[in-house]
Amino acid sequence: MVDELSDKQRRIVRFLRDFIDDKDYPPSIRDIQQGCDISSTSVVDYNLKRLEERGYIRRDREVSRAIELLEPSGMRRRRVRTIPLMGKIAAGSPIPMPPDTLPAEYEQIEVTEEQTRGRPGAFALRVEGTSMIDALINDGDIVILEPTSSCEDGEMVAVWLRGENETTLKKFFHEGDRIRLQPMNTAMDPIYTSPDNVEVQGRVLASIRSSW
Amino acid sequence: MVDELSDKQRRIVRFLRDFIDDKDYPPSIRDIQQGCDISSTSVVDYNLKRLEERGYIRRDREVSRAIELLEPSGMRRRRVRTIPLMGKIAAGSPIPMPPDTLPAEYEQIEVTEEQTRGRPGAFALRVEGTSMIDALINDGDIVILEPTSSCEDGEMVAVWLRGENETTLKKFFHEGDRIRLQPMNTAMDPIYTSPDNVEVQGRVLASIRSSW
DNA sequence: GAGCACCTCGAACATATGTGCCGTTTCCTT
DNA sequence: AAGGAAACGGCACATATGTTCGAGGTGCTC
Repeated sequence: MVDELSDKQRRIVRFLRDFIDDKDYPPSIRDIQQGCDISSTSVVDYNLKRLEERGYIRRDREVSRAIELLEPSGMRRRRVRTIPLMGKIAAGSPIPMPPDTLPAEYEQIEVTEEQTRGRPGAFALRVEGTSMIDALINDGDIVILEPTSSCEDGEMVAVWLRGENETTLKKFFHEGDRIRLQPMNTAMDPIYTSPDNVEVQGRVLASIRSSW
Repeated sequence: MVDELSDKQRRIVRFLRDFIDDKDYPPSIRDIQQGCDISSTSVVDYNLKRLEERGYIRRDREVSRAIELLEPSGMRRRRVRTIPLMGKIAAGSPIPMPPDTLPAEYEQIEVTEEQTRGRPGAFALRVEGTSMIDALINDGDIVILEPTSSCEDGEMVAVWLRGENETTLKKFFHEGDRIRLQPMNTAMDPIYTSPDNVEVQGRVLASIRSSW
């Protein structure tokens, strides 16, 4: 009784998930009523209140369809963020940085807050090539970055090489008065260049496997 | 004019994204009106119609808050599915299979349809150990599987070893009258066992990097 | 059986919310 | 400057939708 849901409540939770997955917006109480074969809206309301008490959902009162599906106890549903997929890296063109970002200009992908680490302005790039294979990032995968123009030694960053006019994903090291850009692929050699030639564009926060 | 959005429309798209990210349900027309400093609901409606014409959103008529955010042209927003994270693999207990799955019993994670490959019943497991490191799957990562009780040689599957009473993630091969379970880690040796001892539980569809 | 917690009904109500109408303004073309 | 399409404003209307409430069940304990 403490943490058991009634059969009806299970059905509601399942219906909520399916409905939201399908339509991208939550159902109204009457949608639930029909979808779960419930006789009265007040019964739906009653059970929604129980579900809210137990932390399965969250509702905004007086607002239609304002049902947010959570998960019980500590296992909170992961918050999803939408960030722009701003192009490819290791391609020959610099990445336009967030200040220039226009909404709806890029494909948007959804990632968990865990992946963006809550950083504002996070964006994504699709990786071309296998230079990061030792970091478990393969050709076609997506990396999530936060915009930055500076970084510490050893951080994995996207840098624009002015001279070569290309953007690349490497580990960054100061080496005397030069910069060493280290691929995470033992089969590849590091790039040595001068600080003038490199412009740090973003720090890698996470990666998403999409190649398979 | 063919594909340019007005400033107001950009603001609306951005507002939609922010609102949905924040609340998990879409805004009403009047929410948009306020959030974007628009003078009249009909102006919002007007611009939503333009956005719908251009494929930025999809609306269900007469239904409140029924705005679904798409992406322009070919770059359709990825559909998100919610699947249960049913435990850890390489842990000592078998995985309860989907028939037993009760809604709201497990943590749910959101993945793209691309990752589930549209397979029904897909579920997720958290990987423990580095036996799949050569497949770019590390300790702590999540794998997405489809339930199955049989598989082809060379497929990556979750198998339950009856004798050992444990579940493990391996590549599967028939080898004469025995089964070879091959870790994707050159430092580890394959397991040879009899067909009686293995029960295939799921085929790996994709993986999610979550360790970092 | 009384008491009580939990659940169900059905209907009415209040308001949240999408839509239509029509005149006005803005902006561009000729 | 004239004309027209595109965009805006304001308002009222219809309905979609959450909420309430009293009455009625059910199942349990004492």
